[in-house]
Amino acid sequence: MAGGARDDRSVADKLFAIADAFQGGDELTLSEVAARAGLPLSTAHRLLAEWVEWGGLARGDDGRYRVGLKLWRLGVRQPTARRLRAIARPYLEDLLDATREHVHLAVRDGLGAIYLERLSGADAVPVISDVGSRLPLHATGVGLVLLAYSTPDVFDEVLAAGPRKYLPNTLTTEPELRARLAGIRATGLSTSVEALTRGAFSVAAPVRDATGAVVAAVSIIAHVERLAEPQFALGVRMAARGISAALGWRP
Amino acid sequence: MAGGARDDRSVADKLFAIADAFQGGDELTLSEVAARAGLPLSTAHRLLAEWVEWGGLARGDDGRYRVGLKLWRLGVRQPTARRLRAIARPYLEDLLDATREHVHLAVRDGLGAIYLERLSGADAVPVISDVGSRLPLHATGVGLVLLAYSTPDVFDEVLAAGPRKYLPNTLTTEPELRARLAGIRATGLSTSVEALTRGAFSVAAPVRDATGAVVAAVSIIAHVERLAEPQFALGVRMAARGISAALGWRP
DNA sequence: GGCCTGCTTCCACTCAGTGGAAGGATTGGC
DNA sequence: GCCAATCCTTCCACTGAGTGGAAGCAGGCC
Repeated sequence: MAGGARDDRSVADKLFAIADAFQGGDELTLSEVAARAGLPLSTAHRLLAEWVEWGGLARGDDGRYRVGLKLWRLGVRQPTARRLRAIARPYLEDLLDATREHVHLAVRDGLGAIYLERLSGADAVPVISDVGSRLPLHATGVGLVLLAYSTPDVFDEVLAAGPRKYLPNTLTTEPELRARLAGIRATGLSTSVEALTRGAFSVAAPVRDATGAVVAAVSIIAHVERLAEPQFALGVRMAARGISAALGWRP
Repeated sequence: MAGGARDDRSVADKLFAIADAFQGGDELTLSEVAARAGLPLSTAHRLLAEWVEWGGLARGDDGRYRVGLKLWRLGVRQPTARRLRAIARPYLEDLLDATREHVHLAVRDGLGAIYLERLSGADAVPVISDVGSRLPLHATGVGLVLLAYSTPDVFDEVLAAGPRKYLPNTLTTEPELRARLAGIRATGLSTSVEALTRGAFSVAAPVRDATGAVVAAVSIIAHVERLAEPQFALGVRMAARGISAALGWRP
């Protein structure tokens, strides 16, 4: 239209698009933020100034922007993350001591698994899961557990979204996913080998709340050479049970 | 003006005022958010819907709003908090083991101390500091340490802001603050008795980065009856030194 | 059933927000 | 040291996004 191509997003959507640019945790220049948010430079500049003035973002001496302490302070007030992390911490530390690999706690958020906690041994296999990251349900151990205990419409949405095959072992078809989820429900445990990370396997188990609903999942991710070691399955199961008990679950 | 009293804040400011309403971590009704943000109901309703659509806030079945996982995920990407917390954790846990009281890590943010971490013993004295909370510099152990090593203009701003005397022992005048800060710089340690919390004393020490700049402070807060016990000062000093060394500081 | 409280939706009104362009600042190469 | 390239800052003519009071709806309580 006259005067230029006017973005039809609301001011709020533009502000949130800017925030989304920082989801990866990077420090970004003005141009990088504008590009990631799909905004003209001057619009990005003005809206970034608003974020900085509030404290949600900070701008360094080098001109680059980063997430500010205000967002950190708000984030730590998130009730689900706060409560689950606090309750789970001792169990996850025990599991770390027992395995010296990666230990995770995750919750479902739509079609993704959000990693609330990751504790890692010094020599753990390199993984892409990180605290705060969001990975697809179908391609992660915790995700498959969360999916196994969610409603059928979530399962349908995962299928409708066209699950991506990251590695040859990534499950993507309805029959193989159904079979796997049924197996998880039968055994209370998920074991995946090289579903998302080469050289790694994972074992995951559900965490229940006082009502018995599955509200999170615990997993370890370890070097695939250690697949036969029995303490992983036992440890994950025990940790998940402990956290569930602490949440009020009574089997 | 015609049509009603129109708020002169920008859309961004109104959105951030809504976010500020959740700083305490509460779950709030629409009316509560509107009141805290100083917004008409219909404006608050619309803008809250934008926050919820993005995922920064969530609305429960009971209609109440809370901080959403999106903000938690962004918050954990905050580089300063993330790095300091990760590096400090083992030292703070050692300090907790040694003292069984409250252990804190805080950074300065303007005229406030932001608590990045708090680990607490089961019988620790009740305190108001909490992870994510922001308390005045002059009235906290960590705050006095952070103030002692900041620039003169910060000190002037604290005085100009009219520091509040929470308890009889809270330092508020320039002479007493100057003397205390000089003592901290001389000894590298801050000891406060009942400055903000009845029945409690605190010991705090500075954390330095590779350049020697003070970037955080560690403290314990304990029952005032234990004031004479020597392990508090030693432990805080050692923990702060350890964290500083891990940050690259070389004395 | 009526009243009270809180929430949702509507819409006439208005100025906040827009983004291209110009100019400034910084950096790197020659 | 100069010039070019790149990025950032600021301006402003233009326009439709955002506003909030009021009416209606929903739920709870007496």
